[in-house]
Amino acid sequence: MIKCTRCSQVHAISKSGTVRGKQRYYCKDCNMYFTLPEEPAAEIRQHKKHMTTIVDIAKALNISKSTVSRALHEHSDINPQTKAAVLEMAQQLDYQPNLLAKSLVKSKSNTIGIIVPEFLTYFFPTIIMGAQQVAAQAGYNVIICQSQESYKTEVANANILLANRVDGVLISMTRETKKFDHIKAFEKHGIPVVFFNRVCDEMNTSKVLVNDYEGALKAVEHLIKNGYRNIAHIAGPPSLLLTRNRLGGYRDALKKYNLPFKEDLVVHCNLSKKDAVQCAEQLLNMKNRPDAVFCVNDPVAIQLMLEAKKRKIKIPSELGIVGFSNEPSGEVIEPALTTVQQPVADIGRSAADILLTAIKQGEDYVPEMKSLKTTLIVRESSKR
Amino acid sequence: MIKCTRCSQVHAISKSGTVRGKQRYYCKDCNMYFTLPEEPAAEIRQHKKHMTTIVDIAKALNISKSTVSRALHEHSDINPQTKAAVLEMAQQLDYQPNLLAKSLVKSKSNTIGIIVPEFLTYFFPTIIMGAQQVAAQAGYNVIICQSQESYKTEVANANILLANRVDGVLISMTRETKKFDHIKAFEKHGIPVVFFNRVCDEMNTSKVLVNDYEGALKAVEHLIKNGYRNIAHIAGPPSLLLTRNRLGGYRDALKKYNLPFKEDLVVHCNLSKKDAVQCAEQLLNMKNRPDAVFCVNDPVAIQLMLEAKKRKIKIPSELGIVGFSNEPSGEVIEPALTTVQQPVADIGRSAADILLTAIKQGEDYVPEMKSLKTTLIVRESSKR
DNA sequence: TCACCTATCGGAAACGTTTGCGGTATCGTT
DNA sequence: AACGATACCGCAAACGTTTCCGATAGGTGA
Repeated sequence: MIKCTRCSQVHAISKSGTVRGKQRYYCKDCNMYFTLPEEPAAEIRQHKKHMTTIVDIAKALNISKSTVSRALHEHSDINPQTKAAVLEMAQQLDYQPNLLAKSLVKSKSNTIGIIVPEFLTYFFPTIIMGAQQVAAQAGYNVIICQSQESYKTEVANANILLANRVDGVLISMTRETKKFDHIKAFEKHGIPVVFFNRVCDEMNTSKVLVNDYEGALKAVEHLIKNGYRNIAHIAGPPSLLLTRNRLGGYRDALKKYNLPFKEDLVVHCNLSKKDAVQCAEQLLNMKNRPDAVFCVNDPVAIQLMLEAKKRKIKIPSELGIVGFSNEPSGEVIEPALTTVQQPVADIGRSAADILLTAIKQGEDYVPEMKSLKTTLIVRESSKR
Repeated sequence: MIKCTRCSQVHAISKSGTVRGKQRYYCKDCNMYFTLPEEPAAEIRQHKKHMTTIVDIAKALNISKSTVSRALHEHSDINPQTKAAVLEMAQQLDYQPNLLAKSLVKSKSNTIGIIVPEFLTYFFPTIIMGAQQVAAQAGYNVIICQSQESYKTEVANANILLANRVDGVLISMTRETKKFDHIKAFEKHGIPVVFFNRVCDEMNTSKVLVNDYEGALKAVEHLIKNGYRNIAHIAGPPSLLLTRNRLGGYRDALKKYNLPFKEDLVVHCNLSKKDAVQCAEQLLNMKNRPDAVFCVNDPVAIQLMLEAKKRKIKIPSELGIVGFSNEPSGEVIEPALTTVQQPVADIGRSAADILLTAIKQGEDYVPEMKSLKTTLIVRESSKR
């Protein structure tokens, strides 16, 4: 009954167990095991999916796929006529190159990864937009990951990017990352990394940030020049470099004008809305209430402003406020918020620029550090 | 002098032109052409880059790569011991699977594409965040494209996604797209598409949007109940469905309360800041100035508010304003902006959810249409 | 006519996986 | 003994490219 698939005879066949649910047979003559192939069946639905490949083009033109590949690129070894024919056929068959296959052989994915702590404010989306623009222009895709301010997911993100064989990485760290093995893993495989905004001191990679120190200095100087003398500072989490730099600017501005630096006028905020309110309360409840506050960023400044309004504290006469980063809300609140503008989209663009040249230059790239300028935007909240 | 690379003799060799800059030779005996292989040289720098593959693991353990592959997944045909050994070796060699190769053979990239018109407001970033979250949870990457409100780049974006073999697409159209061949291309290859926010009527795909009609109805009804009678509407670009739906809600609210619908109280805005100001001016300059305006979104409402403030028009007593979408700025402006809240992150999450099930179900997926609820948030700008 | 050239093409390996199926060893059952 | 079952493994093809290099045809100068 059962025919050997090789010698097509019937005598010397015996059963030989089952494999994966199917009966298996053994042909003594051929000394071969085999199972019966199933019915082809159900080849109905499948036409839809097929995307044309270079071998489709090659077959249609009766040439080899190498030739098609050459025609599709700028290669010398190609007859202009066949090239034209290939190009036309490609058009006709609606050919879309499979970038996955290409990436595999060139071991270059034309993709960069971005890891950001969050996505809620306008800050990181804007940076991503900037980075995405220059990446797209250079033919690169962007994979975005949110670490959600968690070290663990940041590590997971890094592994995902590694698995996707990104050509480079842009990263702004979590406020809780203190180990960097997951970043060093990129280096080990020659994948360039550029930090932005929240950078890592102890790694020798490129970094893009704004001149936080100078911005803070200008901001506090502005408050002093407007007659404020008891100036507080709502700072960020101590782990971040930008916190330290802005705090440094605050401190040095005071020193420059011979004002005392008072420990209790500096409160640290973890940047959440809730904590911002708490910090605002703490300052406004002091006996010797500050007459001005320099805030680590605009959202914090706005919470402070709302809290002050609640207590009928007049802004700017009784309380001057300066924020940092020029978020849209600050322009619209009353009084309008004085703030330090940072070129947010530029951060993304610069970081991506640097990353792309790093990718291009490969081994002989030397890391650089870029510090972008800040501008003080004076509005109503600090003028008296 | 020159030895044949096959027969290693010298007599029957003759030159035979040059190929790609290198001298070519011909061996009569072997009837073979050949060029001299170059020095191996410069194999110095390369250790860095190599990432361990399954064959590295296989060699280290002296087994075949198929076995390694099976060990790395949940496959039955594997000895628990060898599986453990493989897993440990993988750990030890710091193995990261190459998702590109995997995608190639499975013809599934585990990537979804998102096309959005822009990235500037908080709206689209928030949607993307929502979508990215559910995608990440399901092990999908996200590629983001900005069409910049341009039909041409939208088409280009679509081709990029196609070339990257995304498994599905989330899209919110440009305001100027009227042809849909680039979208249909996805369908043709069995790649599911889900529209959100700015959807396309004439395609039978899944769609996620908010109940614009109902939101608008509630908003205008609210204005009427607060005694406003001459209510204008700054609408969006006519090409968008949401514009028509919100306009419909506006119109039907008037009808419900027997108020006349006046053509000249509806102005269309292309959603740019500049045009918003212009629309605001147009309405505020009318002889029979409206006593309230329902705006197609918050940014437009805010521009209107600023323009009204410039003219010392009292809000809400002389002019009631309601916006749409509850952007952060509206909460902070004075008077605070009454607005229709839409669950922005939910739009992204829902769209991604639907897309993922569409991907999973394949052929037998039937498109669905999801309409998310809106909520009227009453603040100061519309109460009198 | 012969030696060598140029222009153009095809074959095949390689990239790193997954997977169908045949092969082998061992063990249990008549 | 002999047949059949089970467990596990390896081989090789396939995914869609790129690219090295050998092959061929036809030219050109001596």
